[in-house]
Amino acid sequence: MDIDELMRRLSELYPEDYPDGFQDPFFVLISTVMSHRTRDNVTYPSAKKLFEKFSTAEEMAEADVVEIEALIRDVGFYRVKTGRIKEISRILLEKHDGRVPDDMETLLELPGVGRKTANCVLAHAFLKDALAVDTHVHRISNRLGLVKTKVPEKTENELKKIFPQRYWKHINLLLVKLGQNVCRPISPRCGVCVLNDMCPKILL
DNA sequence: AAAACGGGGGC
DNA sequence: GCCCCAGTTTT
Repeated sequence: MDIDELMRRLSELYPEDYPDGFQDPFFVLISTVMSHRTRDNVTYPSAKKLFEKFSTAEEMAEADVVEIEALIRDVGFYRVKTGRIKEISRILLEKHDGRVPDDMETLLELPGVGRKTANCVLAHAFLKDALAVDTHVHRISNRLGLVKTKVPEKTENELKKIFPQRYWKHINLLLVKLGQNVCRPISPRCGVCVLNDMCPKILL
């Protein structure tokens, strides 16, 4: 498998860098928590709407729960997520001077933040060499024959052996886009996939 | 290891 | 109308 060629094709297909707002670690953190089990095209507009009203941990901690719930009602689990957003904001203010932590261990202490979310924050907000494995990354890696495990943490380590370190932070966003539009969970559109000729199409 | 949380979008 | 989906926490 020619990894450089694979990344070249995906970068050419999805050339845009991080979405607007991703220069703010707090936006990356909250929008990623909102994204759990929810499609990107629903999550992102909802997160932007939320941040038009409340854009800092302090404003979010002060905000009325009902008002936040109303703003993010489009995403799934919105009541649970509102509680997490409030609690995360409170903890950031109380323990971290209102800032988003930039290390895995501290991020994992926040409610609603697991390894995938923490890696997204490290990669997208702090531009660290983190590799976030979600269902898209996992599924596509399996179809490409790059990994053969169901354990996300194993997938992360396997991919880190295969991909040069400079690519790690870009893998999640690129494969999520491919996973939504082309390499879908059910009935993937292999005919229009830029990776078609290098894909063994395992476990379609 | 499996259930629970939940509303939008594709078909 | 039915079924699936950018995970994490709890049982």
